[in-house]
Amino acid sequence: MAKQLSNKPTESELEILQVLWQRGNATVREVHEELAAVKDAGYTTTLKLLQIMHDKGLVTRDDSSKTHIYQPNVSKEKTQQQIVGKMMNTLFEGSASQLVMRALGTAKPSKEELDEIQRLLDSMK
Amino acid sequence: MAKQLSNKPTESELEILQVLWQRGNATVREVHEELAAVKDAGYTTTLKLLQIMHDKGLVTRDDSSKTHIYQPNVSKEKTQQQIVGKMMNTLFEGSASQLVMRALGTAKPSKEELDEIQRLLDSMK
DNA sequence: ACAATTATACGACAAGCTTCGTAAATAAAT
DNA sequence: ATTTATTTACGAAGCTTGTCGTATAATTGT
Repeated sequence: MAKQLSNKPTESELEILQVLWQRGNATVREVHEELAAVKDAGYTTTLKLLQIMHDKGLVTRDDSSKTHIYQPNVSKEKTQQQIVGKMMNTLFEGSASQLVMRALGTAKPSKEELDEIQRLLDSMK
Repeated sequence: MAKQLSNKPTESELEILQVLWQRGNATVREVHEELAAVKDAGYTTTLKLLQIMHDKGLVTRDDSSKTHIYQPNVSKEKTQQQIVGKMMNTLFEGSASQLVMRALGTAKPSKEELDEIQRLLDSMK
C-alpha cells in the first residue's frame, strides 16, 4: 500500500534518488554499483531501501520481468524545494539571503557559477 | 561522557540550538516556552533533549544552581556550513550555484535581500 | 539436466530519535 | 512547617533508519 508523498526522503533515499534522477531508471544492481563506488553497503540493503521507497511512493517500478526496473516518482525540483525550504526555516530563520550567503561562503564557486547566479539575480529585479 | 562533535544535530536539536543561538543562553523552561509556541511537546521532552545534547557536547551548561543554564557549544556558522555542505553534495551534486538558484526560486526574496546578495556577489569577483 | 549465479521477499536486529511517565530533590508559598 | 510547585534524573516505549541473513524463485552456464 502506497503511503504519503509528503514525507521527505531520508539521507540514504536521497542518495538513491540521485542515481535514479541521473539515469532515468535503473535496476537494483545498477543503483548498487553506483553507490558502492562511494559507500559500502550490501546488495540486499540497496534492495530493501528501494522496496521501502516503493512502498512510500518515492519510486515506481516495472516488475514485468524478473529484474525489476525502478524509476523516480518524485521530481528533483520538488524534492530540492522541499528540503531547501525546510532548512531555510529550521536553520536560517526563513531567510533566503542568509542561506544563499552561507552557500556561497562555503563553496567558493567558480567564475562561471558566479556569472550564472548574477544572471538569475538580474532576472529577479 | 562527551561524545563527538562531528555528528550533525538532529531536527529537534536544531530547533533548540536556534533558541540558544538567539538568546545566548537559556534554561530548560525558557527553551521549552519558546518551542511550545510552535511545536507541542512536554517539558520533560525538552529537558531530555537538552541532556542528550549536553552528552553529545552540543551545549554546555551551568549547573551551579538548581536551575541549569544552557549555552550552545557549536557555532551557528559552523553548523550552517556543515549542513549546507552536506546538502550541496547529496542533493545538488556539489554545485553551489544550483543550490543558490533553488533557494532564490523557492523563497522570493525581498528587494533588500536581493541587494544584499548582490553586494556579496560583487565582493566575490 | 544440474549446478551456479542472480534476483526478490521477508524477517529481524541494532542504533538512534522522540516522546513521556515517574521518582527524587530542591525551592517557593501559605 | 507543611503543602505546592519546580526541576532534574532516569527509564522505557514506540518509531524510523539502516543493515544484513536467509529463504525462495528464476535465470544462466556447462
